[in-house]
Amino acid sequence: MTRISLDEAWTGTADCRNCSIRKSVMFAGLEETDFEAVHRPIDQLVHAPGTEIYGTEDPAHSLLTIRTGLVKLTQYLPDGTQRIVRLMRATDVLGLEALFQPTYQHVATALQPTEICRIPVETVRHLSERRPHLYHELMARWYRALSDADRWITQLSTGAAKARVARLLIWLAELDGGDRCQLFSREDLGAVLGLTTETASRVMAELKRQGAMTEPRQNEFLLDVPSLRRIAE
Amino acid sequence: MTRISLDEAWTGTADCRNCSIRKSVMFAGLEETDFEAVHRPIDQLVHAPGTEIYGTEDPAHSLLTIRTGLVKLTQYLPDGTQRIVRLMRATDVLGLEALFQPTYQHVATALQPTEICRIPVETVRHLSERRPHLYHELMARWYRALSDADRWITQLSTGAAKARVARLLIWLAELDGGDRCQLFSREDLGAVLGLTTETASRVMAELKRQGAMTEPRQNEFLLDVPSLRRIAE
DNA sequence: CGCCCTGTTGATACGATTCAAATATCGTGG
DNA sequence: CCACGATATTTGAATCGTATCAACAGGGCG
Repeated sequence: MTRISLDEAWTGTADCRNCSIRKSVMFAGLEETDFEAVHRPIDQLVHAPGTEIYGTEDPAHSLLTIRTGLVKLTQYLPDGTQRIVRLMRATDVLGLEALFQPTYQHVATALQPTEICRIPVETVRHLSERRPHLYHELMARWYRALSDADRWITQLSTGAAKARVARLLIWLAELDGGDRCQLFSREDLGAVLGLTTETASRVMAELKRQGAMTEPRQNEFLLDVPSLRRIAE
Repeated sequence: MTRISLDEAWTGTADCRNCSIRKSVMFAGLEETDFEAVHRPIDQLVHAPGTEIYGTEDPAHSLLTIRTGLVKLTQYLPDGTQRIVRLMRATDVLGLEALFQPTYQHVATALQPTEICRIPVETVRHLSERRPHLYHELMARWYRALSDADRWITQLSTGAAKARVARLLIWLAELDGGDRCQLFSREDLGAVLGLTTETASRVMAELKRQGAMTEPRQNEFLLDVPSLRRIAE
């Protein structure tokens, strides 16, 4: 906490009208005049990797749209083991549960430098009265989250460790639209797949040895997708 | 296919105005006059245990509300292993994805005798134009489904087999509001928890031996919740 | 330069899967 | 109502995979 940049930095009030990713975010389809109904400001924030964006005790006053970056959602078991239940990226919406309950359900932590817009729940409610279409946008987010959760269960929580890692790599590469992806710590890798850090590490080493992927640069993985698909079963 | 009851039986057209569970289902909050906007009939169906309600190839024309019974949603991996990703019961809505895509995402199968109402997507769309509040109801269903999915990941797909079984038993008992629950086949038990049939069977036997639960009647389990909580970690 | 954190690797123990066989249960037809 | 066959469940023994505990290597940061 001594040096330069804050862990969480406020970077201004969003100008939604001119948002660069507006077409893909929740407010797509709103008219110019609708923004007049937004009275409380929509803040823009930047979170450094490792920073907590919100925790399970925090009052859920806002929905958060990710502009850039990568965020993990973590849930804890009574005994302290943690499990990452979702990874979220640009245009995803964090904290949808704010529409239904007073606190968040996960711990949200930035894994990469992450820019977000913070939208007060009341603003969303207010806007959606004027524009029922916004409900459709919101539901689309729920839908996406649920599809991801299902995939998480079938693909990332089922079968042998090696197969799970392979499926995760393929998934991440898909999202980046190709055959390369970045990764996070081995600990997080384990927490995503329900494995120990050591097993995650061993499997990664083994996949490299098999030639199913290479790491041309530090934390930049080039996948041999067909091989990985075979391993993924 | 020789004797009495059909596997899937049409039991009439629903009279939503006088629905016995109307307060808890999706159409809560609609006015008498709203039902005039319902032109296509809302069918009522009964499914026998083991019957498929819909499959992944079926055109997703309808949302389905469960009136009574128990339904499993299954997803398959390329190699044929199946994983049950959700269990759904009275007042839950099946096939919400029909609002967004042309086919269903799961195979839905009745585990107990199950009564459902089949509501055409277009009816839902039509009604929600008149009553934006219906969107809120729908979102509440998405929310519930997503919370369940998260719990599925952290509690039923993480940790030792014994702990998972214990957590599932506690969950089922919670839903029935007490310390007793019914179960399904050992195979399905395994598919819920990501275990083999044999392991599921062994764990159940072991839990009985430990006295963490008893089976006073065939497929009726009486839980020692504190013991199970200890085992669940 | 040395410390701390992350990742890697090794040895061992434990737990789950696998394959196989025996037993119990259910539905069906005699 | 009972007997039969099909299906589900239980149990056993051997194998395989993952967790655990421990030690060590490398990189980044003070």
